[in-house]
Amino acid sequence: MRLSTIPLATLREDPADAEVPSHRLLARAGYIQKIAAGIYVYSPLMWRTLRKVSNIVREELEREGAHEILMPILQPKEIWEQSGRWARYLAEGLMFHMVDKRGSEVCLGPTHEEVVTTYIKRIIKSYKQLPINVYQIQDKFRDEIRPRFGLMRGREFLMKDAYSFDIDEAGLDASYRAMDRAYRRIFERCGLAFRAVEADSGAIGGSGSQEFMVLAETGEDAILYCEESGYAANVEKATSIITATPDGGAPKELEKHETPGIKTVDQLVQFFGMEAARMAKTVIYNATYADRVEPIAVMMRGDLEINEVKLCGIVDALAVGLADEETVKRVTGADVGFAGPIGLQGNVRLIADLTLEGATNLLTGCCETGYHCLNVNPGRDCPKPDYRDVRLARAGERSPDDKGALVETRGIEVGHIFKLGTKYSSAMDATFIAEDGKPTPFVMGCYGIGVSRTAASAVEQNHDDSGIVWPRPIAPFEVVVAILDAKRSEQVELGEKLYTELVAAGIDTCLDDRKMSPGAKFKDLDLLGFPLRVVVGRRAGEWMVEFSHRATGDKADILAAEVLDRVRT
RNA sequence: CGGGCAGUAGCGCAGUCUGGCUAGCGCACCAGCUUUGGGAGCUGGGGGUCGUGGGUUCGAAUCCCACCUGCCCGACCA
Repeated sequence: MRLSTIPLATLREDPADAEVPSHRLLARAGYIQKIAAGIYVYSPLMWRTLRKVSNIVREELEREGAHEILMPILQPKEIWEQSGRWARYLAEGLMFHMVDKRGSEVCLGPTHEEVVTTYIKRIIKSYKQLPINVYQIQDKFRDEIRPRFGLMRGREFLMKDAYSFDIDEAGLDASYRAMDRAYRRIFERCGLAFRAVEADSGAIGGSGSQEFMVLAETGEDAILYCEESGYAANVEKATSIITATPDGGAPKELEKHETPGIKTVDQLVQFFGMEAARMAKTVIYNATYADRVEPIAVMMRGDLEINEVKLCGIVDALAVGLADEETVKRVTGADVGFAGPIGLQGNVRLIADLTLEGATNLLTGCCETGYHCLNVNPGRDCPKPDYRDVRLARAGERSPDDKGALVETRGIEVGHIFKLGTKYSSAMDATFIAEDGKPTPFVMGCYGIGVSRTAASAVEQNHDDSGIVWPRPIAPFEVVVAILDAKRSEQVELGEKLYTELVAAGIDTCLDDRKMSPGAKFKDLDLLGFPLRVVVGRRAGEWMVEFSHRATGDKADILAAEVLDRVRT
């Protein structure tokens, strides 16, 4: 490819709306152009990189026996009603949807469980045809609440999604492990530093899941890991071992104390001179279900934090969030800041963290403005709460296997693998005839990779002050041959010759034959980030060129005849 | 959806507070001459519904109202 022939406009200044390096650099180097919020054109160079990522994905999935298909973007409401997700996705405002000429409702696919389940169930009738794993690489559409960071969170983005169908859980385990292997090879081949972590399965549902995180400062997810044991999890999911809750002693008589204006744990520590670990804060949440919103009271040790993702899973809600002031007043009968397990109105569900199980003589709110209670003993003074793990794990705490301390880092989620089980196959009546002759729902798994996000995260992880430094396997071109002065025939001739030879040798090469000043060309090529650069300049007459590596900046004048060898090593 | 901010040339911005003449600057673009190894110089040139609609006024980029779009901070996900 000749750079002079492609639409390419690099910007000298950073785009005003770009915050993270990948967005800033991809936009400035002309790889992407924004058409609307979260919607981008991929330039020829960007598309080459996306195709390279896609091809690595294809090779590694096919190696594990998956087969590529292409499913429709436009999907009918009916199949989403079968799975029960139409209302949910609409309610969450996640889905682009519209009404066609006939009045039928359709959506732009945010994911493809419904389509693939429909597809497979009509074809696969017998256990003898299983297992099956199909995948596609295609644009997905999600009406994100806040698109941001360029390709990191778009409303239309390129994604690989794979779906496995198995006879039973053991089969699913094998399919899941195959995808785990494939994913590790994929991200390794892309040249990325990543970590696989335990994850919450969220909106997709299912039993187990793992996320693949590219490590980057700007990552939107926090992850905790243990160097000693290899434990790694998204903070949403992470558990830890912490110091035991201090013993409260034998239950004492309940006391009510006037605490005017005292609302926070810190203030209570001051006021009562009692350590925060012996307090239980009670937080009122609203849990949203398909048909209702229900308040929930959650008790947590005063020095610890509530993990809302865990809470959402425990109460099996679509979403949970802090209750508004009005709800708090209604549920507790008191101002915000005085909620407690005692005196909750109506039948509010009470959940307490495991760290509070067996704790005695706690300090809590007592649902009365201006008062707190001492020596609260759950089960005696209030209904016995449902003890569950709702605690947010934190760096510095012990890994759940007790082999070391947890360390926090940030990551970009580029892949996610799920064991779905029979959630969709049961709901959509997708069955096969098992060996015993009975109709049996498929045991499914689903496996996603954000292809465009992977490319962006590669930039996030590989750049310097001058621009992008593409990992070689996914660079738009491995080598650029740059003609410095297009007016000098010996430079043009040598550049053309080298370009032709490299291409003929199967090296992924482009020719920078653009007419621009040498300084501008150097800056531009640094910004574009091709791994290897061959400059045909003033020594072209002696068949000498400059060979350099973008990543290290190492440069050497070499004979033109040596270029091919250098590129191959 | 809540809170904050912003829309002026392809990009980055000034001008708006305090209304006034032909709406400016840098980059990019076009032409010519010079230059030619780290974003080159000079000269000339093209490009604008000042987000949209309404209002106030002799006069609106500037003041008022509504709407649209985008950005940033919070609940989602590949």
